[in-house]
Amino acid sequence: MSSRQPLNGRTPSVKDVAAAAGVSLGTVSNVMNRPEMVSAGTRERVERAMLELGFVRNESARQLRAGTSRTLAYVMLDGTNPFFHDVAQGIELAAEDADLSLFICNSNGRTEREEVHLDRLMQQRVQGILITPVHPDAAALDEVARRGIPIVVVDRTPSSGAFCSVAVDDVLGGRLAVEHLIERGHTRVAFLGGPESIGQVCERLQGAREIWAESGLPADDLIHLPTAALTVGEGRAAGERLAGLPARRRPTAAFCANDLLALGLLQQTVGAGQRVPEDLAIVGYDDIEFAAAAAVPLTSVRQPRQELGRAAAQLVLDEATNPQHEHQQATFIPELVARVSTARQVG
Amino acid sequence: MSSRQPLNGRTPSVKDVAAAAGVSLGTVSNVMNRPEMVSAGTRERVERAMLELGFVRNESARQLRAGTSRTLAYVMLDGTNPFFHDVAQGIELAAEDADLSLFICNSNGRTEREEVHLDRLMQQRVQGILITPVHPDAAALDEVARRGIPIVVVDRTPSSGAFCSVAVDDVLGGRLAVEHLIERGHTRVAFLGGPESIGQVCERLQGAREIWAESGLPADDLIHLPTAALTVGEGRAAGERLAGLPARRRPTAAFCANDLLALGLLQQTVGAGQRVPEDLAIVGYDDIEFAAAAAVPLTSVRQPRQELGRAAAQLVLDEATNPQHEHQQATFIPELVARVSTARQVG
DNA sequence: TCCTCGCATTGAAACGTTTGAAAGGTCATG
DNA sequence: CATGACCTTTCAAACGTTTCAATGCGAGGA
Repeated sequence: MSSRQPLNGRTPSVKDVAAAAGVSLGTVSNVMNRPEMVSAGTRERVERAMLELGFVRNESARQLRAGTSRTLAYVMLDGTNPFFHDVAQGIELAAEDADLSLFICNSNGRTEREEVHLDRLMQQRVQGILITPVHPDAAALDEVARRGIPIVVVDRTPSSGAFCSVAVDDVLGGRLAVEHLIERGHTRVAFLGGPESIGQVCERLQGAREIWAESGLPADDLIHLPTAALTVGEGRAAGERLAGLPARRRPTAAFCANDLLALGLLQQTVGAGQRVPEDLAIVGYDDIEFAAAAAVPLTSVRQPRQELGRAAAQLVLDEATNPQHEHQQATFIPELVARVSTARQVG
Repeated sequence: MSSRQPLNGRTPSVKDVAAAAGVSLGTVSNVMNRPEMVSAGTRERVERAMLELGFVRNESARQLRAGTSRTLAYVMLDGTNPFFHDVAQGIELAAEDADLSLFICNSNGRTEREEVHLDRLMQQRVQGILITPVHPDAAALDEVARRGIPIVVVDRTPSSGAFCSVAVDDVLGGRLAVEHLIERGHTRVAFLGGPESIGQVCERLQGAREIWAESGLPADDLIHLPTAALTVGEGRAAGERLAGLPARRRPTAAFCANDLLALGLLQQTVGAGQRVPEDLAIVGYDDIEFAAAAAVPLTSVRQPRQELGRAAAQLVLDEATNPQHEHQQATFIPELVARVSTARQVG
């Protein structure tokens, strides 16, 4: 299909293409970067030469000279949580529109990996960094910003205004979830979530408490069951503690700080022979794909995950290209998706 | 903490560090790359200068000159399937050991995105590419190999031996699943899976048929229910078809080509008021985290996902560094994990 | 004192691109 | 015929590193 010359092992460069097409090296570059200033005939000749030699532009050289990279990066917090992949998907779409590559890294909740990744990304001179950090106020983030690299914090709200962030209103999310349960007639509700070092957990709990108080229900009847992490296993463990409560203190509904907890709780509850929602109604948070697909489809608070990613990407691009960019904290509105796990009791 | 000079906006280069430390530019490079040939005093002086200026090595320049990059890439097939993230995790660990960065891309099952990604990665001159391709025999893969870039196909087996691959023995997996069901006394079993263009699906079915025949059961009693994709939704749909079969033809167990299908089937079955495993036993494939966490914990065929990723990374590194590398097709052994969804009936 | 050896440092040439100034060439105009 | 305007193409200087041959230097041996 192509008569490729070996060039004694080297991969072909613009110089080789130029020689093959009988033009200067600058013209080859023009064909790639400013084709409108090259005559049709020359352009075609050069393009054919590229094809025949199997030329692939050396991005390092391009970037070194041009001073600008064509990649964005997302440092995600937890690769095992589907939530972050939907966010990544949104970022990817925005990146695709802007004709940029997306470099996905995973810190796995370890500050140390996060720092390694940030360092590498700075070395790569990426156009911008999106990150869901282990700690929203980590010094490493300021370091990146200080170097002038656009950075946007995703799904967390840093206390300083040193960079942009996008997040979802978690207090509102908590209100929506518990309002829904109150409306369904529940008057004893458990909140599952922890550790409290995670801002989201606190805010969702805060929202829950607000609406609870506003509805005139006694504070003691909203029970906080702390968990050590937001995982399926912790959800199961919390379910056991719940089942162990004396009947008069046992809640009729649970609001979980995320869907993984909710799925664990659901599993434990059904496994113990209780029915959902008759014996225990459950609300999750995030509305991951598996929430709808659970054996009892899960009511959950949906966050606009893709939109979150997309907005973050747009902010980072604005910071990269717009000289009068101003940092902003974007907030999205969550939405309750009611399913069987909180279905209204008939009769 | 550091008295950083602005250098009128430029980010500092080795040259600046050299000036600040009062040494030549070559010495600075030596401090970074061959510290043993720099005297302790000089080294310390240079390191202090780096810190003070906030020097960050320009990776493009390094790579251009050195001709070697420090990154591996994984092009994953489907970001919504947790299976691939576990594979990615394994790759990441191996990359970490080799002190390389991992660049994760997602083709989302689209050939066109896959090609864009491969092209970009070749431009970046990554050290090697790991990929779970949309089609294991895509021309784009040969193109990469022809350019001399190490490439390893993950979880698929290409028919040509033009590159390495790692996969799991899917025929064996199919045998294990169905053997388990036969042992549990089932004599009418459904196989859910499709489309047949996916090699895995065919091989798992083949394994199922082999053991079925070897056990002397009539071929007609192993029923193939084709699905259009390996998703939760398709699993639900197949469940409805299953429920619609006349009682005498209805199987007592189902073997699903992956866990997403199995979860969908489980959901549909339980939702329709049937019990698992009493009315229908279910075996999935992949043993993703959500399998164990389902309302009825799912029996599944576990693939050594992390190990798969790790092995693939090692192969690609071998090809990149070992001159007498030979392509090989590594095969891993799957393992059945029995859970409640196929529990033995009491009495 | 002169030579040699070994070590630490320097200098300059690459790596493959982009870019803007300069140089050809063609053509219409004065 | 000379001039200038325009369009296309060439030229050469960057970009920030790494690398390796060359240099300088102090010590040890003759």
